Amino acid sequence: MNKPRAAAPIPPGEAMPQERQQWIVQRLRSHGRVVAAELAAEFEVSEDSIRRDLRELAGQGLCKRVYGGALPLPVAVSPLKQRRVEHTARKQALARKAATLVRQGQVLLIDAGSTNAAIAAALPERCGLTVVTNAPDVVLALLDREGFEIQLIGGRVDPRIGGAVGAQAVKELQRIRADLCFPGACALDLEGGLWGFDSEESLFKRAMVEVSGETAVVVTSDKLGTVATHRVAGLAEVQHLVVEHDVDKATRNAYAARDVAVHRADVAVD
Amino acid sequence: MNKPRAAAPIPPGEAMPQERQQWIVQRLRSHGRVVAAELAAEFEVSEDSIRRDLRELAGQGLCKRVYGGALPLPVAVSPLKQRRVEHTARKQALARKAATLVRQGQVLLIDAGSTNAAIAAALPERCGLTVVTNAPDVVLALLDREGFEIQLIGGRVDPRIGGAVGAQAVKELQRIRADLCFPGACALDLEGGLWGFDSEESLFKRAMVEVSGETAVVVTSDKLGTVATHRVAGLAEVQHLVVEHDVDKATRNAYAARDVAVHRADVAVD
DNA sequence: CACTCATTTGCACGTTTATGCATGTTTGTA
DNA sequence: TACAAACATGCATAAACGTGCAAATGAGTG
Repeated sequence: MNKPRAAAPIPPGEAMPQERQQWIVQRLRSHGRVVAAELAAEFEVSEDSIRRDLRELAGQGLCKRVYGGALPLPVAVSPLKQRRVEHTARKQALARKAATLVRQGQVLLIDAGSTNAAIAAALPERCGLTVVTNAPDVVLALLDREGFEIQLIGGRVDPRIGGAVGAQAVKELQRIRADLCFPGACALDLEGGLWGFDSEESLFKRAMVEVSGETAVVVTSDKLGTVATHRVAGLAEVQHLVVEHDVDKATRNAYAARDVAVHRADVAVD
Repeated sequence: MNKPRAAAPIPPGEAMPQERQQWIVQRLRSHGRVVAAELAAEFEVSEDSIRRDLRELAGQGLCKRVYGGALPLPVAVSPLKQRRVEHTARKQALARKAATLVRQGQVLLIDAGSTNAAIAAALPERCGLTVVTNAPDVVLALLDREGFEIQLIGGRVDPRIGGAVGAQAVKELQRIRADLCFPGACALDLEGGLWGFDSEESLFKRAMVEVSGETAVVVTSDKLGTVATHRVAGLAEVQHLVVEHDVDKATRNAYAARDVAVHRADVAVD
């Protein structure tokens, strides 16, 4: 699989140590992770030097070292909306993996929800992406960044959901054709597929799936194997499943056996 | 590998120290880095001289010295993010005064902009208010609170404005009837009335005024008495004007003489 | 012209930094 | 539990660095 290669050009053959560290930080932002061996090859230095760089960057609080490379630290959030961000690190790890499903120039459909806001924040900049969403927090995650076409779906906003749902929102949605959609998952199981808690909400998610070429379900582990009240879509309509690192292989294989491409996120760092 | 040699001409063999430093700065901008050894070869001086130059430039804050050469120091932050945290205390004082214009059970129309987000945050809870807005940050300011009916206006989001504008947004807006609207003001003067910077933005504000029973203009002092490029509405269509505490009485009376109710905010406390 | 003063430059010296390799240890996975 | 990959650490080397000093240059002055 090719790297999207966002804004960052190719690192030059000869790079000064500090310059190299800048490149690493940039790559952390655009790719969500770095692998020591890859960096060593690209900069044409030994892995020892790369490790030294990562150690220094981690000391400055610019990344978190992990076995094999490094990950970006969870970005600081404003204290006002801190309540809404639980499990930030885990969701960012999920989001980074989900962002790798995206291709240049695609039209994305992103649902409301904190996990989906994290996905929006993890999307590569300047790739000609169009993001259609009913969620204000998804828009805000994109506003500070560059190179996105943003289309907002209007309608009555349900405060429990944090986005527009209802008849008007569905009607607006049906004028859209998207390449890939991320319907927020309330629950997911092998037999029933994707579920939602609320009637209006589920109808909106259902519409999302219908107007999208592909559907990617991104779930935290606590939602796997559970059911809810309103059915959204069967597994046959789901092409991608992004799960956390701690999901066991048996579960992953079970979904893979139903023709769902399972993507496993990296370990989360706090 | 050949040097791209972008805009900068070839450094001549004989160059005065200051001249040399200018070239170095130019090269920093175009190449993003300079290597001491390369510079020494091109200017045909010793690396010691180049190092002296770099030391001086770094002292003037024109570059950052690194082992092997120098790098340009990072500049600029996102203008929108910056705008959002400017003059918070003053805007809160304005917003509190603006919130006193609201009556129970009204339908409010709130534009995008940091001042308007502050107004939303200052609205009284549980008064049966309906808030219609095209701005995600206004919605977020209301989501954590209770007793609001929120209606989101969709459409293409302009990142500079931070809200939906354009034909679709205007069309959605025209299905609404509001009691009071708060169009974000880019400029306000006695003759021309209310102005906006952008064409699409101004058309949307214009539509806001047309579907609202009353219009309230809330402005920070720096926008008073100035004009912009696109006209939104004349003073005859503006019923309320909320200004900061430091606006002089003559100005307030001038607006009052044109049948605009002028409301003066309390002093801001930082 | 002789002299001074300021500036710039290159060189020699000792110091700091970056790097790769060898060592033994830790970590993730089967 | 076993094993390989990734890791930390110490060490040697080479490059880059800072500092002090002397030579060269040029402008101003008696």
